[in-house]
Amino acid sequence: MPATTATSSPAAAGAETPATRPRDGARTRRDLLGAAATRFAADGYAATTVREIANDAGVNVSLINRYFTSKEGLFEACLTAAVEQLAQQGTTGGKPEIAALLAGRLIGTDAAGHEWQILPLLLRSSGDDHVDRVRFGVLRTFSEELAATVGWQPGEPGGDARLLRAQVLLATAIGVAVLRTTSGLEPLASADQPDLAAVLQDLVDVLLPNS
Amino acid sequence: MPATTATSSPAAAGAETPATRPRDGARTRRDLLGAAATRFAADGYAATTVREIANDAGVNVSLINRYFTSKEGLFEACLTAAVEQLAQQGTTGGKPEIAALLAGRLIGTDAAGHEWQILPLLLRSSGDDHVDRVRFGVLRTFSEELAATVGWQPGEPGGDARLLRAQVLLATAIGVAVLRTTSGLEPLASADQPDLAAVLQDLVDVLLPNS
DNA sequence: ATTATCTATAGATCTATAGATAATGC
DNA sequence: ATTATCTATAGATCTATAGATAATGC
Repeated sequence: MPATTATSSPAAAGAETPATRPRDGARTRRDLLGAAATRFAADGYAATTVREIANDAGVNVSLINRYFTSKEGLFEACLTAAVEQLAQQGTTGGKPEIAALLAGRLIGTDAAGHEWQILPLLLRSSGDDHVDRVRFGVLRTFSEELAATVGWQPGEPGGDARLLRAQVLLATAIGVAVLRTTSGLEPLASADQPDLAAVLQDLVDVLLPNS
Repeated sequence: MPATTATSSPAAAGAETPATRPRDGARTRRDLLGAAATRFAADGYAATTVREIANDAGVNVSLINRYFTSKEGLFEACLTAAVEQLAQQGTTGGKPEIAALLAGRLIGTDAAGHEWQILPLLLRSSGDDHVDRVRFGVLRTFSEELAATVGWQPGEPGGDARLLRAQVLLATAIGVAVLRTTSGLEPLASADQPDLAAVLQDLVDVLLPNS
């Protein structure tokens, strides 16, 4: 039932057979990445078929293998693309903004209109060892950055307790993101950014205590 | 890679062909339920095959259809069995015990030695409408029971904010449970019951405020 | 000439079922 | 006689690839 709408493509209107899509490799790659991230985040790796992704993107299935080698390659590309986007747009900022920032990413589209699927993606395992190592690395980095905003440092004595709390905060954000998109549980599913930010602010105060 | 060990069966030792399993319908049903709950909780619905479940349980595949009609029927049986177990063993108790209780269930095996897989199961969608409605009902009931421990009542004016917080607490528990089992993120993955309970206690104080 | 797109299909699953086999209970 | 277990297989996917077609760029 999820959006059959293509990420942006010409949409193969109503008439004639669409024949062949305009030749644009870069755009095809982008469209596939966008459609794949949305599907993988919403339905998980195993439940998503490459044919669904290709249809969403308005692209022939075989192009997935051309541009990403395999389904696993496409999943890994989704992860790394999300990480790059994360790095570019300022990872966490400072502690004061974390709650609002996480809340924005839970919405799926943040204040600047960018799509965020990294949180639910981080919960999705592909079953492939290499890909899951990449996923693990992102989780670790992300949680360490959260802890670092309140002065945590690697190897710091007694630092595990602080890192644990940062990881629980990350787990909360991920859990909320997935429940919102896969369960329709109200009022959680429809809560807006300010409502979520208010709750998350209290959690940040408890889970990222100032040293 | 998950446990190839059968939930409890005779284990088809080393010698001869195991021939036929001793005739015991009730036990076969139990073994299948146990193996299925573990697999579904760990890997998700789509990534789990009925053959894996049958192997884990030490049972012939076709018996899944005999006792549960279909893979979806088995998944639904896992959900309802987990709910019954929840109802029997005291759902939430009072607010003071909630943190310790949730922490116990995150461990997988609680103080009494019972296996708990309800939390990760609640995140897993089967894609079937009927089954997902059951799952949704469990999520709603569970979050309402959490909110009720601090006096929330259905329809109460302004009660949505309280229910929202209870649902965020549930999302946290689910997120932690899944991250622990699917990512190996440390120190979260190896944290013991007291460590988790300490963090959850602070969250309960914030997310379930006394009226 | 290069290369993006598409067609057709091989090969590998995976679920569900029809029906055979054999153990239990009356 | 009943019914739990097992064998064999049909039918439906799903991923990946070989190779044809056709648009772009020099």
